[in-house]
Amino acid sequence: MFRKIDVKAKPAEFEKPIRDYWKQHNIPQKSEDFREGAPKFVFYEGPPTANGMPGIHHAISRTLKDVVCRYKTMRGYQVNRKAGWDTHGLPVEIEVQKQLGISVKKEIEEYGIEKFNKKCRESVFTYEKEWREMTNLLGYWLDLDNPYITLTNDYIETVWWILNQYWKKDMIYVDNKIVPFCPSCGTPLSDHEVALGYREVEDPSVYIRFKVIDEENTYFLAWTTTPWTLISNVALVVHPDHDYVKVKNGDEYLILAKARLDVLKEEYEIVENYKGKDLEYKEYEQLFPFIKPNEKAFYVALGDYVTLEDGTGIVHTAPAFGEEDFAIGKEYNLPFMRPVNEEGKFTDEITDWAGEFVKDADKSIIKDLNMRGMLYFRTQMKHTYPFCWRCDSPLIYFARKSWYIRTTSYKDKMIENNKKIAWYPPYVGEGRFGDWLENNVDWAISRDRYWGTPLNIWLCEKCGHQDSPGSIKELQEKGSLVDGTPVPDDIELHRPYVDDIVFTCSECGGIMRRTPEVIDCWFDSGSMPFGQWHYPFENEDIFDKELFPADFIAEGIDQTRGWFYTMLAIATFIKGKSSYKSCLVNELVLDKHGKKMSKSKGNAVDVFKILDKYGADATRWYLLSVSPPWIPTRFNEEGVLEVNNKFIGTLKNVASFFATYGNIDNFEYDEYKIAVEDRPELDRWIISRLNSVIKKVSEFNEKYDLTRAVRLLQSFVINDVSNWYVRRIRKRVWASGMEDDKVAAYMTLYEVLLTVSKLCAPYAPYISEEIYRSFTNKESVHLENYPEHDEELILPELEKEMQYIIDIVSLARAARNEAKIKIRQPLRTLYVPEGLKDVVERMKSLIVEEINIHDIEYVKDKTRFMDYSIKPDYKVLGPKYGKHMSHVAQALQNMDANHLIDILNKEGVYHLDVDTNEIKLTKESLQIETQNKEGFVYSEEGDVFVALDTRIDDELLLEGNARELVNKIQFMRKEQDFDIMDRIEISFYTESDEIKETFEKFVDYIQKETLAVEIAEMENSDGLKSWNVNGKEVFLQVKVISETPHSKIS
RNA sequence: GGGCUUGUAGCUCAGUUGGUCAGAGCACCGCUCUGAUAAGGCGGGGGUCGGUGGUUCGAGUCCACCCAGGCCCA
Repeated sequence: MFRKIDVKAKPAEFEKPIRDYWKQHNIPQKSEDFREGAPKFVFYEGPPTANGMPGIHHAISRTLKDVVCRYKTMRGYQVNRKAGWDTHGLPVEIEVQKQLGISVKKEIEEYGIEKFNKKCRESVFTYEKEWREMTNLLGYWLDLDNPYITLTNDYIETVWWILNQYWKKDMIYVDNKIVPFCPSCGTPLSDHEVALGYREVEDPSVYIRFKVIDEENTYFLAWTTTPWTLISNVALVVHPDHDYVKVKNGDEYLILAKARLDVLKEEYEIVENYKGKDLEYKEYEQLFPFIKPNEKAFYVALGDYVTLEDGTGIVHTAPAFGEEDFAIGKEYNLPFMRPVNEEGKFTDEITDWAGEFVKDADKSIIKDLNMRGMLYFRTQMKHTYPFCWRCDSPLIYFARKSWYIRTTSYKDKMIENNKKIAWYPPYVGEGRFGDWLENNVDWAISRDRYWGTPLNIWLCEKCGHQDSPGSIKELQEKGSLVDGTPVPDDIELHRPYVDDIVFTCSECGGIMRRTPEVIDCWFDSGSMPFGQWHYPFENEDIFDKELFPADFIAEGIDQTRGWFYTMLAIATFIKGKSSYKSCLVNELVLDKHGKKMSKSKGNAVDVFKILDKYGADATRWYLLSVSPPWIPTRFNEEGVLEVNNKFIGTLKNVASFFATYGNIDNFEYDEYKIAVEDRPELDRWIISRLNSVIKKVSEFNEKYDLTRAVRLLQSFVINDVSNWYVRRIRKRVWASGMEDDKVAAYMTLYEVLLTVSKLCAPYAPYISEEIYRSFTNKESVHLENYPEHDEELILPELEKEMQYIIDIVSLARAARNEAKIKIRQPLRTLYVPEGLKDVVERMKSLIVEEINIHDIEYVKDKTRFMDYSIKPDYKVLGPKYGKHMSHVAQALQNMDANHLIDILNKEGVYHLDVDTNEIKLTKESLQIETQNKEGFVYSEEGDVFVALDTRIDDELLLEGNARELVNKIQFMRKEQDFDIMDRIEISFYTESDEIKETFEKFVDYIQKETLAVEIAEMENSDGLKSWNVNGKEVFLQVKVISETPHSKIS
């Protein structure tokens, strides 16, 4: 017995019992265990943060990961799937701050770091339930019960070990870093936060004179929108290759870019031309002499970043307040002046504005410059400027101390390793990621925050000596708690606990304390290959053999500079190679208008709703098939519905069809044996198609081209299996008894469906499992091997021939349609080409049934039905005759096509004169097409054509009536919800002699088709239902007379 | 502003190395089949292949520029 597949169940109801079964029988674990000892396929899960809700965009990469892991498992590898959680970082802190209603760092410290971090720890898993649920519903098998978690001591210990490796090799240093800073919150913002707060505002746009030294009455004209930074000016920057000029403007001389002369207010006269590089090191007078620098300053430097879009082509530079400025400052060794405190106020050195918020000082600084005659011109200008998303104050860019890793020192090695990674699609690795690596800068790894892996570097208060523990043991050996007690084994490796540990300086005996920063959480996730196994403290022996590197990872493209980079950077340093061999990249999921989904826009798709409404199989299949994952997917809910109706629904129904009839006949696959070559051609055809599909799907899978794989499978199931094979075997299945013909159909369909269940298992794990388990007594399709194709069963010739049959049927239906004769009306003869006689004779029954005709005849000369028309084959003639082609086409159009074809058939070649060229025409150089001759219903495609005899004689008419009656009776059976096997009694009444005659002549046929045991003519229409049968009125009634569930009428 | 990427029917997508009425599915309209099907079949309407220029006998396809969406970076 085959378990019936419930085709009516809602997707969510359909999938739940399967999920329960997996859980009960521990199938996910078994799918790892049953490959014990097999070669490993190493997969790494990129850790999500569980403090936000999972969305549909998470579903895409989870689907990809799951599909590949399932596929590789079925291919014979052991695939371990350890889950992971990213738990540190600013987003967590921000969530907690929101909860607590505080926004400033000072408030966190007042609240208490211990309490604050405790809150963070709790909030990290706020949405873990939802993540588990989504993962579970989606069918993503992941070991969520043994995940790696970046906040555990083991994990942190590994991160410390890695950082310590860098430190020991002198790869870590301290420098300034320009960060976007909110002076009101007193905190730097992450790039992500900055992006939240861009707004268009008006700012002053000022043109300033800088007095050139040693040149009378001459000034550089520079431009800025942040006047307050002028106080810290140390240099002017020009583009080395742009043209600059000195002009006489009124009674003074100004230097600026030639392309920006239109900013000048008055008439001017060019007195000298320069290239930017000619100006290098030219000195000017300090604008605000508050601070005396100890390095050489106040001269012109060169920078490629200077543009001629706005300003004067001369950029004022203050290294503490801009990233480009900072870089130039380093390059030229310019003094570093930062007379601004962490509240964004000028320090005491700046006597005139001490204590004033820098942005507020803009006005009076401009005024001061104006009074001193240094202001050339001021105006207001609209531009986008970042604001704090929390408190709405304008951000300032600002130098702060930061710890760096010298990644640039092994940049070449990273580039080399990247070339060995197989990227899908390749352009991400070559282009986007490759370019990014080329422009690698040292990694700023410290964050002035609270909730994160504490930076494991201790500094001596007295002599500045550094030390770094690389393990808990080392921490215990080197340090002790402030009160002198030893560091406990279970010390929590977070702030504030580690802050309480002090070392004694080995150099001067002073007290060493931990530097207060925490580590960038990207360093955490990038350490994941090591951290998840607590390497090297555990698993060291098997690490390089079994756990590293990953064969495969898959995440969103936004990880290019994130996880993809940190995974490469850390592993290259620690192991000398990348931590992943291949990487499948997915783009984001957009709404159906191609816009980014966001909560605030309200266009975000609720993944739970989708899973509930359509099920995981349809959702996964949709995401895979709609477009290749690496181009942005426009999520269209109707598309998911379509997958459900068409693909999933069809597959379920085919399986249900098989189970229904297989059970009626008590079919058991193992009880029969008919070799494929002994089965009817239709069966051999579908098996050939199946093997062709296995071959192609495997090829696609190996290339991670999952989109093509599912599209091919979908088309196979819908077109080949359902619309052709099953449709054509129904008569065989309805037959009584268990003749070989029927058994072969059952065997074939069984084999096809079982194989399809395995082929689809990685993509649609639920329906595949259901079919597999309905068909076998085995435990799970996910413990199977992926099907391998059998080259001997692929019969290209048969596939081509079947295509002829399919084309004939399609054309004949079109012909019927054109003749306006419906299919229920039988016709006498269909004409097909002589050349196909062999094929058609072999598969005649397929056509006869489908088209409802009595006979097929073969004709040699199709010109009986059609005319030829000809066109040049451009691909052949084009290269030869080039620009004469349009004239060739014209000449051909004017010829008698039938005549030309005649000559070509006889002589093989025809000479044509065009533009004094002699054109040699052969059949190969022409595209020959055909058109209907009047009076025939005729259609053609490729080598195939059909013609239909549309005459209906009396016998055909009655036969048509009979089919019509059967149709009505079947409809009534269905309407009254009779069982398929119910036998019935038919009552009819009609005044039409033609219908009466039909009943008489076709009584057997009608009885057989409708399982009627009796047909009775009534004296009137009382209680009967009226029907129109080919224009005649008939009254009908059907009743069940007995129920015979498991046998058919004979 | 820079890099990458996408733009083909109302919607979602195919369109191989340039080769001639530009395709599929959905949706819409007409007809039709059906005791597995929420399906299927036949036909119809619907496209200046984002725009402009160029190369070529010939461009959705190659080149340049521009416009729009997306991602990343400034």
